[in-house]
This record gives sequence, C-alpha cells and structure tokens, in this order.
Amino acid sequence: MRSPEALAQRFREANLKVTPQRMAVFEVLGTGPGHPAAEQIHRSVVEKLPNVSLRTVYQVLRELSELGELVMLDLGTGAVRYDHNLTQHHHLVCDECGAVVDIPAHLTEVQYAGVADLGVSVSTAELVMRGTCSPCHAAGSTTAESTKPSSQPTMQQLGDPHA
Amino acid sequence: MRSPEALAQRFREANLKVTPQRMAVFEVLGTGPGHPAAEQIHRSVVEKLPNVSLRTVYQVLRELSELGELVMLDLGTGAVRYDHNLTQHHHLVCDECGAVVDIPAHLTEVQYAGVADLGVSVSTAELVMRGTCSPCHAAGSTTAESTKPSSQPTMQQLGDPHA
DNA sequence: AACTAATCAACAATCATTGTTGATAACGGC
DNA sequence: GCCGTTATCAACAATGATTGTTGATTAGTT
Repeated sequence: MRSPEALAQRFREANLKVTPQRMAVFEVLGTGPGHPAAEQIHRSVVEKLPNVSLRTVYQVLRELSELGELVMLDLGTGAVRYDHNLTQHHHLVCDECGAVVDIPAHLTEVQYAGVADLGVSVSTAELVMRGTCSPCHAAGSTTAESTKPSSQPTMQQLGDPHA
Repeated sequence: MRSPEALAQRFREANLKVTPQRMAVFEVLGTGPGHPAAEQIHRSVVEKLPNVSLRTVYQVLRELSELGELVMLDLGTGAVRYDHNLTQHHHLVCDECGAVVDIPAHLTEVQYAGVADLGVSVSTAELVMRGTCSPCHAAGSTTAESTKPSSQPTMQQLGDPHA
C-alpha cells in the first residue's frame, strides 16, 4: 500500500482530482485491517468525514483498482474484498468468521508449468485456502465448541470479529 | 461424478425422495460441461422435463452439495458454479469467455506446510488461475484482436461459448 | 391407499453493486 | 481569486443471483 500522498500524486497524474473524500479513503485503507469490504471502508471513512456516500466509496475503490493500486478480491464471501497488499501473497478464508488472511508467498510453493500442455495460458495464479484463522483456531482449540454453526457471515456483522 | 442411479440411491438413503425432477438434474450433470451455473443446468433440465422450476433446480443442487456429491464454486464469475468433478484438481477461469477449466492436480505442485507457523489451520487449498482457455487462446493467437474488451460475461449469454 | 415430502407458480425479498438525475460543491490551471 | 470541469451528494431505481413464502397439487415410499 502506498501512502495517501503517493496515491494522491497518482490520481493527479491520471487527471483525477484529489478530493477530501478520496483522501479519506486513501487514509482509511492504510490503517485498517487487510481485506475490508466496501461497506467496512465506508463506515471508517464516515467517521472522519461524514456525509461521504457509499456510492462514492465504491467509485474511489474502483478507480484505485483501475490504477493497479488495489486488487478486488472475490473469494465467495458475498462481497468483494479490497486488497491493498501489493506483494506476492495468497489468501486463507476463515470458515468461521469469514476473515481473509494474507499468506506470504514464501511460505508456499506453487508451480504450474505443466499446465501449458493443456493449451491454456495462465496470467495469474492464486492459492485460496479455507480453514480457520489464528484467533478462531485458538478459540476453537480451547473451548472446542462450534461443530459447524457459522454458515456464512453477512457483511453487516462482519466488522472485525477479533477486536 | 456418480451415475444418476448411484445418486438416486444416496438420496433414498438420506430419506430424500427420488423424483423425476431430481433424476433429470442428476442426468444433466453427468452429460453437460464441467462447471455449469444453476441457470444453465435449469435450461438443460427443462429440455427433457418441461415445467421444472429454477427454484427446484437450486434446491436439488444444494442437496447434492450437502451430500458431498457436488462442490459449489464461487470464483467471482457472478454466479455459483457447480462442480461434479470429485477428483483432486484446480481451476482456471478464462478472462475472455468466463469458462472454468479443470486443471488436474498432477500438473501442478502446491505446498503450504509453512503456513502452519502463522497459527492458522488449512482444510482445503485450491489454486485459482486466471488466463485464457484453450479455445480462446487459439482464437486469440491467430486473430490477435481483443485487447481487453470482455469485462465480465453475464450468466445469460454464458451458454457454452465454444460449441 | 395413505402419509408425507416434493413441486409448482407466482411473488416478494435479500444483498452487493452500479446506473441515473439534477443540484451543489470544490479542485486545479490560469 | 476565477472559472471550467469534475466530483459528490441524496434519493432512487435497477440489476442479477439466490432464497423465502404460500397454498394448492402431485407423486414417492412404505
């Protein structure tokens, strides 16, 4: 993630104006947790700058992704997650709380050279793991409850489960 | 994918009745392409058994997935894809036509033992590749057009692009 | 044959996301 | 500091996939 100032610069270069709303989004992205959905970002933005519409947040996020400063992740969690980690990494989706955890690429080994034989060409490859995140895993191992209660956490209640 | 008869048997064992509608879905799944969305399955089902509602197809697919005979795949293509390939494999999503291609696991190498250090636990790991499928790749290499026209094919028009 | 489950049609609702519109605000080049 | 061009706003509608509902009808299974 680049600094808000760097992003502002990029926007100016792209002939996009640097408005307070956009700056607010830039700042929120830098501080917040790793993979927020648009709703969450909006909630944070409104805290510092009220009256910013959700509509505008969607807009800014889209612009950021078009500039390559952000990656839109659809991991089947119901809403798109915005990933500002620009380094090589993979993801783990927590089955219990829906959190998305970054998995540094160096902890994994992924090769798919043989795939070319199928006649396809691969531009990106991402490893999507499912399991339990660290906090949920810790909680589960001690309390040993939840056999399978969590179906799919909705975006509403998805405000940082571990806080 | 098990045979329609085998699936019927499983349904009976689960105290689920084997209706013509369900059988029709079973049969369609065996014959059709690899990763249909519910709408596509419905279209095929209606061909052999009219008056089957989309509602019912969703229902049957859900039951199949609850029995573990089917995997619901959300690859960010807009709709859930139903995967009846029960062997170890990964997926490639074609950026151009939206097709989902099976990639046999033996063509790849995926390891993530080091991930345990993060305190998380992994139950499944799937490699999601993006690129171009074989037909699109062949077409693209000769005609060399499409710089980036296809934004996101919608389900409606997504009836087997290569037929 | 009877009990129960499944299906139907027809509709409404959900949820994330994008489009629209007309009015207001404000960035940035001069 | 002015002005033209963009951005943003509120408020609303629409999309598209999916699930819920309801009351009536059909049809497996024992």
